[in-house]
This record gives sequence, C-alpha cells and structure tokens, in this order.
Amino acid sequence: MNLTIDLDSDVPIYQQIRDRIVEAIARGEIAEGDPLPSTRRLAADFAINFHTVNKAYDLLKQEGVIRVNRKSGAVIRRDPRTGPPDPGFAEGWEDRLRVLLAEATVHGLDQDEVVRRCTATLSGFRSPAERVSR
Amino acid sequence: MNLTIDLDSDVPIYQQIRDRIVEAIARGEIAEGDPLPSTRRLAADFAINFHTVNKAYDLLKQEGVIRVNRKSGAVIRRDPRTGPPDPGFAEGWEDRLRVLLAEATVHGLDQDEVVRRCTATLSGFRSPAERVSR
Amino acid sequence: MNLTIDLDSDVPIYQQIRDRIVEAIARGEIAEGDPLPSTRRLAADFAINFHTVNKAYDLLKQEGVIRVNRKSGAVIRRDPRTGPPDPGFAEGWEDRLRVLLAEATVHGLDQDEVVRRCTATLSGFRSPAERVSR
Amino acid sequence: MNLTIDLDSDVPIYQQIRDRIVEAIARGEIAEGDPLPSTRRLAADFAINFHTVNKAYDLLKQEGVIRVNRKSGAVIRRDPRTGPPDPGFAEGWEDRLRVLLAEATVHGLDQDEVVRRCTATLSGFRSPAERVSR
DNA sequence: GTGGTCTAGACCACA
DNA sequence: GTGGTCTAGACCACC
Repeated sequence: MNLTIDLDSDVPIYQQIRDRIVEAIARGEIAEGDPLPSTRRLAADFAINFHTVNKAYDLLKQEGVIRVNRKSGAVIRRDPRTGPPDPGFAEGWEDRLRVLLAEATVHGLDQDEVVRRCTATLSGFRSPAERVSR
Repeated sequence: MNLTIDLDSDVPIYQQIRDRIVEAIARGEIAEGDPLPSTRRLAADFAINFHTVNKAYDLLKQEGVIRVNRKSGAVIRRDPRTGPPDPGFAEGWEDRLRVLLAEATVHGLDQDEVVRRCTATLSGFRSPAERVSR
Repeated sequence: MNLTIDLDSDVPIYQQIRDRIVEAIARGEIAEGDPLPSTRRLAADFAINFHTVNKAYDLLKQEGVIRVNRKSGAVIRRDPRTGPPDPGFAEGWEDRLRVLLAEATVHGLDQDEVVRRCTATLSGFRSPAERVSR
Repeated sequence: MNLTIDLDSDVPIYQQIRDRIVEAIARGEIAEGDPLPSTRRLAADFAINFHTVNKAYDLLKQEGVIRVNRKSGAVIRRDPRTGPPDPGFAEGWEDRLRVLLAEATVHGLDQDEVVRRCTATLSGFRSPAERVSR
C-alpha cells in the first residue's frame, strides 16, 4: 500500500489519509482482514503528528470501514459481500454526487464525458461481485 | 428559484449556498443573465448574516459562475455553450470524483447502480447541447 | 472619438470613462481645445445615468485634464507643451507603476518583455514633442 | 520584511498589504517557501483587524502567490523561475499598463522619462533569470 | 437601492 | 499555536 498525501492541500490531512485508504480498498489493494500500518508508523512515514493519523483511523472506524483491535491494530472490517449497502450511507453520498455533477455541468463538461470519466474511474475499482470471484 | 440550506449541517453555510446555486444552474432553473437575489435580501430570507451570503457570491464570482454588477447585483455569467470546458477545472474535480466513487464501492454499492445514479442525476440537468436546442 | 466601456467590469463606470478619455488624449485623438461630448449625450450613448458621466468629468477637471465651460461644455485643457509635468503627479503614479511592475515580475514576466510592452504601448501615444510638430 | 501601510489612503488596507507583499517578493526580499507573518500577528502589528489581513492573504492565495498551510501559516508559493508566465495574467495587466502610461503622457511626462522610470523600478527587482544565477 | 470595506468578538477545526 | 467560519453593526462607494 503506497499512500501519498499533500501537506499543503486545503483538504485536511486526516481526511486525505482516510480518502487514500478508502481508495486503496476500492482498488482491491487491501481487503477484509488486512492490517493497516500502525498510527505511529504512518505518522513517522509522513512526518506528521500521530494524532492526525489517529483521527483518520477514528473516522474510518466510525464509518464502519475498519475495526481497531488492541493487539493487532487496525484491520479492514467491512466486506461488501456481507450484505446490502449501508443503510443511511446513500443520502449524504447522493447529495455530494449531485453537487459534483452539477459543477461539471456548469463548467461545460459534456454529460457523455462525465459518464465516461465515472466508468473509467470505476473500472479501476473492484466491484463486490468481482471480489467474490477472485 | 427555491434554495434551501441547513444551518445545522457541518457544511459551511456559504458553501451550501454556493452548491445550491450551482445545482440550480445545472438544472437550468436559472440561466445566463438571470439575476441572483441581493446579498442582503438572501441573508434576510435565510435569517443569516449578509457577510455569509457575500462569501458565497465571492466564491461563485471567483469560480467564474456569476458576475457582480454594481447596480443590478449578481447575475449568472457562464453559459457552458459558449465554449469548451474550463481548462484546469477537471483536475481537482476528478480527484473528488475518485474519492466519491471509491466510497460507494467500499460501502457496497454495485458499479451498475453507481452509474445508474450518475445518469439519473445528470438527466435532471440540462446539458450544453440541450440548452442550445431549447 | 470612440469610447467603449464595460458595464460588468469591476472598474467603476465613471473611472472607465475617465480612463478612456485619458487614453484618447494620449493617442492624440483629441487635443487642446477640442470639445468633449455633453454629459447627457454620453450618458444616452452608454445608457447610463448622466450623473455617472458627470462624476467622470469632475474627476478629469480635478486632475487638470479638462476645463468645463458653462456654454461650450467640457473641453480639453492641458497641453503638455505648456510646461513641465504636474508637480505632485509623479508620487502616486510611481507607486502604482511599482505595484504594476512588481506584479508582472511575480507572475513571471521577463523584464525585457515588460519593457517591450511599455514601449509598444507608448509608441501608440503621441509624446508632447510630437504633438508640437503636428 | 518591513511592510508599511497607510490607514488614511483611499486604497483599501487589504489591497495595500497585498501590494506590499507582491513588491517584497519582486524585490527578492522574500522567496519561495518563506513564511509570512500569521494573520493575527500582522493585524496586531498594524493595529488593524485580523479579518482585513485575512482578506489580503485570501487575495494572494487566489492569485497563486502564496499557499496557506494549516500549521505553518502562509508561505510564498510561486517562483517565477518554475515556468512560463501565468497564462491569462497579461490581459488585465496590459489594460492597467495602458491607462497608467496614458496618464503619464497626458500629464507631460516624456516617453524617454517614462521608460527610464520603468527600467529603474525593474532594476530594483530580481528577474527570474537573476534569481537562478544567484 | 446595490455591493464593498472595516471593525469586533465569538467559536470551531486542524495540527 | 494556526486559519476558518459566523455574527453584528458601522460607514462608504457606486449608480
């Protein structure tokens, strides 16, 4: 797993860590049960405060993406096979999607182009079904 | 134009205002040249401070979405028909799209379902081509 | 004399009128004694309030560029031949020049390029000496 | 870095702050990566409100001159060496240059004198090339 | 009437 | 410690 963050971005660092991990899971680079680096280790790699990493892990835990074990550290928890999509997840997600697509429209991106980019991005991810068959 | 904002959201109010306006433009409810409510008026409607609306309009102005005329207030500026998509717009946008789609994947949304929601949302918008033919 | 103003610019209209007139004088299109259009006429041409034109003329009068005659309206007053540069003009002007050149430098314009653009712009103007010989 | 502002000027304070910082960068007094004083600190130094400094920094950020880091505050971002001049920068800049030079002409400044002052001012700045060789 | 500027003070998020 | 957000109220510039 190779995470890169931008200390100068206006996206909070803890958010970037969380985003990168979510992306890595989506790409199938880490899967259920796989361990995440320890907070101190990750903090040292990025030369940031380990509290920041902690906050990212907290966020992931709260989102149900990882579970934190006292001895084995953080491991990926959710496997999409285990059931239907999270209830309550869709609302906020759709809101953000709507804003994002509206922006693209307003800035002149053609609808076909938008859909193309969506599918292109998704093709880099593993859908739940694919993961089962792997 | 009927904007609704949520004062209790963790999304900054000025950002919500900006998002709602971008969506309204994408839906074609307001078009090039249409005036936006005055900052003080909108602030009164939402029962918020006019500086907050000011910040939202500033953001939109900076994004090239509106222009502010001393006498007639803010009016919609950009019409996606008038040219190619904004150069430099796609970068940050794709990053956000990737994160959003990764989240959906991790939370178990099927890829087809994701694409379906994207197209459904887009169908509520007016693509540049449609606007020409209207 | 063909003035064009942009009602949507963030530069105040009265300032634009003043700027365009100053430029026209610099280019030699209007010279000492030449009359300016009446405020009401100019206001009608631009479809703006005549008070705005009034303000522009006031500014020009205050700067010593025109004189206003009750019956013949506004006429160009200053002829650079009549003497040395205005005392007191240079200070504010140099300040603005310094800021403008600093901006160019910071945004990566080469010094030679900057000088080239200055001379190119000046070549479109008539220096005082040239005006004498015309 | 020694900034001076004039509270009685008709130039907005936030604009003056922005101008002084741009000049300081042009002179090479502050360079890429150098930190700017914190908004509240600078505000205290000038005995003004920190929001005013905030606005100046916002403007600089928007112009791409600085970047704002959550922890270390604002630092100079752009180094003109790193690439060609900003595309799209020249337009508004040339307009302002034209007005400024027209004023000089109208007020009787000789063209040679104008060029002399431009080059004199520029000689106080570090051109991109000079910075490389330093 | 409109937006723009500045002040003042509060609270929160980030690191 | 830093910047970001929101509120509140004043005054000014423009049209």
